Formats: sequence, structure tokens, C-alpha cells
Amino acid sequence: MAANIRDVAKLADVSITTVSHVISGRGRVAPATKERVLTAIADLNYQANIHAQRLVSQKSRTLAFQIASFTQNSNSTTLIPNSNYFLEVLNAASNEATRREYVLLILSADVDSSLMDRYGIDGVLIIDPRGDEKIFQTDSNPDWLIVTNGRTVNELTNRIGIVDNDHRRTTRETLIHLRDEGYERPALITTDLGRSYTRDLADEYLVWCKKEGHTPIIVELPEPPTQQAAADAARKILARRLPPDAILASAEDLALGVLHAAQDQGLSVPRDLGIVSAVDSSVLLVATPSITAVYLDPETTGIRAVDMLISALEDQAEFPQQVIVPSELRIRDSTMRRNARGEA
Amino acid sequence: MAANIRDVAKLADVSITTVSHVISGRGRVAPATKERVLTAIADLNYQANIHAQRLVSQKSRTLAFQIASFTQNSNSTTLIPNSNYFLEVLNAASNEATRREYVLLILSADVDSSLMDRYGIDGVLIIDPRGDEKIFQTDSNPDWLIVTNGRTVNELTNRIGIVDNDHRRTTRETLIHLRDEGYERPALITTDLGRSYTRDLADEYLVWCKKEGHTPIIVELPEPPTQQAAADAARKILARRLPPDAILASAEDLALGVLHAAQDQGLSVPRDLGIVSAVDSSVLLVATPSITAVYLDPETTGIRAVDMLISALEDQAEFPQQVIVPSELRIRDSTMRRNARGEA
DNA sequence: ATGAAAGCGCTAACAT
DNA sequence: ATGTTAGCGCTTTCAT
Repeated sequence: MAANIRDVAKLADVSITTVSHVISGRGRVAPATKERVLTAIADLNYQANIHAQRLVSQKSRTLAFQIASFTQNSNSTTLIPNSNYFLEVLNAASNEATRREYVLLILSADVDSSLMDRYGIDGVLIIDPRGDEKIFQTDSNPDWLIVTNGRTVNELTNRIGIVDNDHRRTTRETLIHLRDEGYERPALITTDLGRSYTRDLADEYLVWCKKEGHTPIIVELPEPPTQQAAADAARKILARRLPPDAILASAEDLALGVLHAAQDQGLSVPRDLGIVSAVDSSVLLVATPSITAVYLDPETTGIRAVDMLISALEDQAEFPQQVIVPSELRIRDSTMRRNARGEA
Repeated sequence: MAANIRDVAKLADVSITTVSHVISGRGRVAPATKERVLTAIADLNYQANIHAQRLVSQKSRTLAFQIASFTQNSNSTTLIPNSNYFLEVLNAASNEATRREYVLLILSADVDSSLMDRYGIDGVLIIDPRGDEKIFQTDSNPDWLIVTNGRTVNELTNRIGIVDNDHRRTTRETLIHLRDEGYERPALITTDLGRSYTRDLADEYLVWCKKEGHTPIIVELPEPPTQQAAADAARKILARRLPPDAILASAEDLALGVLHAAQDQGLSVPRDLGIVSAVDSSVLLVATPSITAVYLDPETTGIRAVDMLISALEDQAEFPQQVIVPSELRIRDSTMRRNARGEA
């Protein structure tokens, strides 16, 4: 059986209060006494019971991690879709939470609040929300704080923090890069425009088209993004009288689907068609040709999101608050038309 | 503030014991009383405090999920490597745990047992262990049960359950398939032979070579598996006087690396070289050509592992116990030499 | 500087 | 069938 605080107190010949003080650093304890307690703790291999601590402190030090994606229709919920981005945000968030002695619970985005209550969730981290997720349905005043990765339409209350990239800036950079490479008619293939990052892409794309005098070509695909759907969409717009000569895709799988469609039709990438993914992923590096993409720095996003949430929970920071994680365009073969190595 | 059991008791005009009985289903409660209690619970939106329940029951209903991979050297630990297999096992395990009202905690495989004690972990699910992970260092009698996905060298104690695939059978099927397609000199590229699944591949491969009179070609690469390392290894063995005409790779990224190396050298897949991955993944489907692979059914593995662990924890089953999850070879273009569509 | 004691919300023995 | 009560292991006033 594991030792409890009373065992430690007995062994160190002090009261349990003193032991508690030593552990928490609160209160004053004489150095000698402290030493004795520490020795007793080490001898007994004592660890404070986490459930007792949480019961009495009324805090669970537990965060929910939710990816707000595509779970609507499906029956068996996919907690973590197969995307590098999500995985890296999760890994970083989990490490950071552990470091701060918090527990990260991966929950489906469509669990209702009773489950959250049950686990005594202190804070929620929600990736790519649309804003209509259950968690935002503010019935009176819920017990948790929220940090979103991506913005929602919800008004910025004092319960919400935001970690985001500047997608409009990188989209602009992408379009400039494409123009520099001689592409004249970029198209946009994206999933659900209900998410802020896809909306940012589309908004900036439309601004650009207007300024440059292009006719915009936007295809909005249902979620989840699949290579098949992207390939079909690409085939369709490439069959136009005036087809696009570059395609900006909102997700790695969409970019890959476009690549396959292009290759099927005998188009050369990057010569006949430029391809960019708005989200980087390791698979884009090893595609042939490698695919230009925007690196969003998911690791930093995960860390900053957890930090923001915890510091708000511990009253060291106030919401609303917003952090922009630096991101950058990574140019690869799929858009290097001017110095292209001959690609089939 | 959330209601507690006393609020419910007061509202229903019963004792807290009766409320507890209604919730747990234990004890006898008159139908009418039960009805009143249920109404009170609904009215107050009552949820039993999970920390109090866990404190008194001395059970945490918490499982640790660990992927025993590649974390040795790296500093910031990668909890979940970027592999379809792991992700799908995790998704399935997490769903199943939630369904059974357990919490799944994703922990790094190298956390020491004090963290596990701290969280009061009841059971550990460990994917692809080598057997030298900290969790197996049986200092006296730990408080948790273990289920491994893959076998370890540790003796089968009453604390361990195993969920595995029959890798030897599928390896045999793979080699037969390759022979049927006319490949005569298969090679094996694998990571760390310390894991049971890679060992199974190698053992069965060696048996086959002996029987068929081949000279075995095995390349063992350090972890983690990267396309680069596999490509380098492939180039090397393809440069031999008598190069292999088929390569069996132990992971998706290794297979992709081999594919790139082959294409770089102007070899046609499947004509000049057959490629098989011992683990299926969605990327293998969309590679060009698509790559033959063994489907391990990670979803079933995740569910069975959690089930096994929970039923052992709840005394409905005894360890040691072993379950084999059915797996199958999925033949794709990369080995269909006889009916090959011309591939560059 | 240290300790006694109350109480966090619940379960389970043991009455009645 | 229902209630009383004693903890589970801890934190935190409040004494001393």
C-alpha cells in the first residue's frame, strides 16, 4: 500500500499540517523540521494522493483537448484526424501540460458539458472550431475557460483566449510568390469556410483577385478533406476553357489530391500547374515534386495555448487575450517554375 | 456551484445513502423513492464528484496509454509518432475507454513510476514495447496491470495481457505472394529488431530463405524509421552484383523511402522491383504506384486492448491472456507484376 | 513554528 | 427500505 500523509507525519514526528506545508511550500516550517519531513517522504516514497488534493482544492488541474473537426456525421468519433498539424499541436500541448502538472484529456468535440462537469474540467483547448460546438453554448456561466486555435464568431468574452496564425499575411505572400513565378490564374480549393483559417484564405484570395483583376475560382469541399475529392475538383476546374495555372489547397490531403489529378492528366508540376498547401506536413516534403506549403509551427501553437489557458486559470493573466504564432511560406519544387527541373 | 449529493438528498427528502444507492444501483430502493431521487438529480443537474468517488473507492479508473518508441534520445518527447497505425490504435482505445467510463492518459513511455503513482494509474496500455521500458522493471509489486500490443521478452506474469497480430503468418503470405508474382530475391529492410513484430518478420523471412535456398538480405535501421534512411539502404543493396528484386519494409515510411530510391535509379515498380510494407497506412494507397501492405486492424487492436485491461481490472478476466487480431495482406500495384500497368 | 480539527463529496458498513 | 456514521487523504483556518 502507498504511504499517506499520516505515515509521513508519524515518521517525521510532526503533524500532518506540517507535512502539508512542506509539500506545498505554504506556511513556515523550521529548516530542521523540513529536513526531517523531506527525509520521511523520501524513505516512504510518498506521493500525495491526487484525488484527495483535487477533492479538497476543488480544482482538477485537468484540461480537455478537442479537435473540432468532421465529427458531426460519423458514428465512431475520430478524436484525432490523420493530420500532421493536429498531431504536433497535441504532442506539444501534452508535454507542456504535463510539465505544468496538468492532465490533458483528449475528448471528442461533440461531448456534452455533463461529461466535462463529471471530469471537473478546468479549461478547454479547442483546435479549429467553427464556433457552433457545444462548448460555446453558454448556458449561464460554465466552470471552464476556453482557448481556441483559430477564431470563432463568438464575441470575445473574458472566458476565451485565442492562439492563431496570421493566415492572411501568409496567403498574401503565397499569392505574391505565385505571381513572381509567372502564375497568372491561381484557384483556391478549400474545405468548409466556416473555420477561421479557411475564411482567412478565401478573404485574402478574393482581395488579391480583385486587385489583380482575376476572376476568382473557389471550390469549397465538404469535410473531411480527402485526396479523392480534391482530385475530382481539380479535374473539373482544369477542364475549363481558361483553367487555373496554380492551385492553393487548404490542407495537405487536398494538395496531394490536386497533384495526382494533375499527373493523371499529363500536366507537369510546376511547369503547367503550381501547387501550394496552406498547411505544411511531412508528406509534402516527400511528394514528387515536393510541395510548397505554409509552415504554421504547430508545436509553438500547442505550447502557447496550454500556457495561456493555465495562466488564466491561475489568475496570472486575463482573458480575452490573443497570440499570433509566426508562420512562414516554405517554397518547394511544386511552385519553382523558373528554375524547374524537368518534371513529368 | 454544482449541486452535491446532500442537495439531492434534501430535495428528494431522503438520506444521502439512498441517493448513492440510486446512482450506483447497489442496495434496495423503493420505486417511488427512486423516482423522486431521479427527479431531484435531473432538476439539479447533479453529477457525482469524480474526485470524491475516486478518493473513497481507491480506484482512479484511469489508464495510461504509451507508445514505446524512439523516445530514448530525443529531448522533447514525441508522445505519438506520425504513423497511421498508432493514431488509429489511440483513437479506438480512447473511444472504448470513454465508453467504459475510464480516462485515458497519454504518457511518454519513459515516465517513471512516480508519475503513474501520482495519477493512481490502474492499468497501462503499451504499444510496441521492447520490454526494457521502465514500466516492466518490477520493483516488488506495482499497483497496475499491463496490456502490451506486441510481445515482450518478459515472462508472462499474471500482470500482463497481450494483444498482437500473427505477423509470422502474414509475412509468409507476403513471401508467397511475391514468389507467385515472379520475384526471386526478396530483401528485408526493418527497424530495431528488438520489437516483437520486427523480430517476427525477420524470423519468418529467414525460415523462408532457408527453405527456398535464398541468401537472406536483411538491413536493420536505427529508429525512428525515416524515408531517407530507407532510401539510402535501398540504394546500397540495389547496387549489389545480385540485387534483390523485391523489398519488404517494416514500416510505411521505409516502404516510401524504398519507392523513391527505386524511382531515382530509374527502376520500374513493380516490374523491376516489388515493394511491400508490413504495416498499412493511408499514404500507401495514394503513392504512385500504390503499395502492397499488411492491414493490421489497429482499431480492433485498440478496442481489444482496452477491453482486456478493464476486464482484468474489474476481475472479470485473469492474466496472462493473449488475443490475436486478424490481419491481412492487401495487394496493390507495387507487387502486381504479372498484370502491371506500365509504370515509370 | 507547529498542531487540532473541520470539512471537501462520496461510499459502505452497520443500524433500524 | 432507508438512515446514521465513519472514514478516504488531503488542505486550511484558527489556535497555541
